[in-house]
Amino acid sequence: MSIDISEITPYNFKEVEEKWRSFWLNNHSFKTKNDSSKPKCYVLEMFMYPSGKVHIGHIRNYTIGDIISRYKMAQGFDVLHPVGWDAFGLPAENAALQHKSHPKNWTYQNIKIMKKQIQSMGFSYDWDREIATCNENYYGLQQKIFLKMYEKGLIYRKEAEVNWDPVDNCVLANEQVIDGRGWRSGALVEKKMLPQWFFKITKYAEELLSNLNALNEWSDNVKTMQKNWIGKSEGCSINFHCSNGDNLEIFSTRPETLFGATYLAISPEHPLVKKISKTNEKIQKFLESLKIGSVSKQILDTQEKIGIDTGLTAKHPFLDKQLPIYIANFVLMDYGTGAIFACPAHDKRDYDFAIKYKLPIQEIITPQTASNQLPYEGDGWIINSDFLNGLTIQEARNKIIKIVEEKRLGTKKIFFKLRDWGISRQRYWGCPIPIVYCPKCGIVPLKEENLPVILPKDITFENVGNPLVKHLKWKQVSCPICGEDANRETDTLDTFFDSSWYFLYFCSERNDLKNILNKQDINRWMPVDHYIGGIEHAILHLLYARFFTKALADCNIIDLREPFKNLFTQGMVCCATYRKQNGEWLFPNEVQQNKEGNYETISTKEKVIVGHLEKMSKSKKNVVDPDFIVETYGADALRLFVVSDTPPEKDFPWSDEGLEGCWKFINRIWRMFIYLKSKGINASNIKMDIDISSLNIDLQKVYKNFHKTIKDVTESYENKMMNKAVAFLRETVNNIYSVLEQAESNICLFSIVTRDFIKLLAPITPHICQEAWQLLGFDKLIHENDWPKFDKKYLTSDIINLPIQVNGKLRGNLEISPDYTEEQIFEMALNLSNVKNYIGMKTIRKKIHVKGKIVNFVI
RNA sequence: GCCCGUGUGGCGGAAUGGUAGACGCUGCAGACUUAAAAUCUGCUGACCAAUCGGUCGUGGGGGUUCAAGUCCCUCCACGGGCACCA
Repeated sequence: MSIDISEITPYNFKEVEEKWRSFWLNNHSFKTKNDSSKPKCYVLEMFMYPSGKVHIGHIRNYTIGDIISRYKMAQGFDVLHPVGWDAFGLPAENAALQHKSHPKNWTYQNIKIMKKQIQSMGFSYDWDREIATCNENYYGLQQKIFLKMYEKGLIYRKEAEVNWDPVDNCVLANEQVIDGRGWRSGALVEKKMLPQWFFKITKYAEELLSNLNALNEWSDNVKTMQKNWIGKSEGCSINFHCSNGDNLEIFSTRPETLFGATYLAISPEHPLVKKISKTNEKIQKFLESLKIGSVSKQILDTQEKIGIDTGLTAKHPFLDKQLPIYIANFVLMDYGTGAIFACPAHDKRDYDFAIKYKLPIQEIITPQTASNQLPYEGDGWIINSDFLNGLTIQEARNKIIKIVEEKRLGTKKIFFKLRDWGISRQRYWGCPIPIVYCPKCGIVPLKEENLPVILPKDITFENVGNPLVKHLKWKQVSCPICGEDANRETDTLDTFFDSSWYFLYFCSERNDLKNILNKQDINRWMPVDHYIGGIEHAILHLLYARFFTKALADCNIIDLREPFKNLFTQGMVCCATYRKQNGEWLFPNEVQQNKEGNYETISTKEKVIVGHLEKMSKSKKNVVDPDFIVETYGADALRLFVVSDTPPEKDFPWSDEGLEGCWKFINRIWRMFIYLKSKGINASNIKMDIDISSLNIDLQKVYKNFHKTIKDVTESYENKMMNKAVAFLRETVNNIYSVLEQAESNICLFSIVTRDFIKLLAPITPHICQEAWQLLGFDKLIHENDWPKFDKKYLTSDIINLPIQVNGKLRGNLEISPDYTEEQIFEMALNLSNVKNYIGMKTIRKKIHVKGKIVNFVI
């Protein structure tokens, strides 16, 4: 009975996807096995903020993770693939205010909606381990961790600056300050000092930096970003004697330029400035001028260097020379010692400042090449520098540090840009800090039996500020030490705190985590083998999580120091933008192309400007709704599309045609499966491996190519090059189609190829593959089956195509057996008419033969 | 300014130093159809050539090599991060 492939009923993706989605969920098909007889693989995508709707960028992120997870499952790994919600944070409070709802309700409502969207994609999550950080179990445990770290001295309290709204009388988050004004009151925001909690991340600066080298599965750009952020500089401090009798300590990474110093510069916030400004009106005026917001901002933007002479001088440590001391706006108090010596001949900033204030310039480095342009910042030899003369820069640096230390003028020093992490937030919707303030005992950490400190639900956002401050019933407690009346800390923790250890929580079953993290589980699963997320977290989240891991190790809670073995940062999903000439954004369906090929609005025929591809965003009206896509084309088509064509680390250009193409491909393989089934292709017809010599040449070729496909696709998954895996799989489908009419007479061969093809494709489009798997009578679930293996013997061929070049240019091809001798190959190659024509009467100077690769004649 | 990326057809992109453009999108043609859609099959870097074939071609210039998209030097453009960090 013949079946026409074009007559096959279209693939009913809705029915099939719904069937398997429910099956997987109801049967907990992806529940973590925790089978220690197998090697483990922890696949994690950065968890989601429950903002309200899933974005197509999430879909791409999670599809990449899911492909890895399913691929590893099929490879026989024991996979942990959890999912959760980064559920605390400011937007919930904003929404509460706007919609008169409660942050908790808003958050859980959003989680409910987004969970449904995520589940519609058929991701292989272990939903039994799902967690939201606003869950009491989670943040209760977090409070215990806080206390351990406090005990260990890793958390401390000090005064720090906050954004203060003087009208609403409350602290504002940075995102609530718009153009220097409070978002609600519109009042000019002030800086105010408040006591706050800090994390001693700087204690780990050196380790955070040096460990980066060992993270060889992280991309260089992320490592560089972290490196710059940590900002280590090595140098030397030098003490100067000030004319007022004070000692002034400066820091320099280039102490070898000391003999070129012509002035010193100190930060406007330097203690010395405070001291001398009391009696100096000019300096007071100068400092006032720096404080005026708009002016100082302008100076910052233009990088204009301004300063003022203090009238003080300092003695050069090696020369009989007094150097003037300036206050300069480009010297930062929170870096180094807040004071520098300036060498204008060899530093751009020092030079600009010296020119402006007519300060002397002393050259001390002679360039290696003829160039006398100042400032000179390149390599060279030291001159005019007494005992350093004639040395290279590096030699001079070593020597002067040695001498400075010998003469006790200063010491070798290392500074970091990294600052301690402020973790207090004057907010309701966060993890309460488990501390009380007792008038008698002072700062009192709570005891374990007092935990968890639960956020009170009965609060109101009608008043400004943090509602916890006004919730007296919650706030007032008795001191755990003396029993007197005390107050709770009303600040909550930064949400980055919540996300710094969630990957550890996932290692255990939820119900096992009442007490503290389970070391055994963590040792089983950590480090995360594949961590996938956006590049926007390259610095903060990833640095905090690395720090947290080290801190927990030092508290003896866990045994590892680096949490993420392989980090993968995927690109953004972008889409074309359209706007009217007045700048108003337009939806794609408001735009059409006219006869001349120009774009115009459909309604008013106004001219439309087609913009660049930009990250999808609501404001630019270039978003695509994942729900609509799943409805219209199915989850498999969407999954396939977001990893097709573009390498996952690059920005992905959304196009409706591309999506349509993926949908067609899904239908194409469906027709193939149905056609093959009708020809008797199924599990029971797989007898054994086939003797390919009995096949005709076309089938031999298809079979051999298929082994190559297994190799290529496997390597592509291994290297997260899903776009290549898709390309190879498409090629395979084309190959199978070309011999489809021979299926009936080669049932065993086609059964084997179809079986393995389904396995190879399943990580990307699991629903259709699972359905075909069942339809063709294979047992178990597709992800539980062994990954196909290729046979090396099929990768080599009896006949190869050998390109023949003359002077490196292709002039012909030989279709030959690779067993010929070099001499025979040269002879055959020279007999090719085209090659003959090229060489003509010329002498061959050299013959090159790379076995199986190429022949090249040099004439 | 400093650091890190990236430049390949109309487009997204392939290519252990060894046939540049796999695979897909778009476009063109053929088959099927009363017709259209869908589907199946071809072709699709530019220029020249009826054909065989040839010339050019991976941001620009130079170099190494029998052979360069790939390695080295240099310049240009774009994207990202940090930004007065002594």
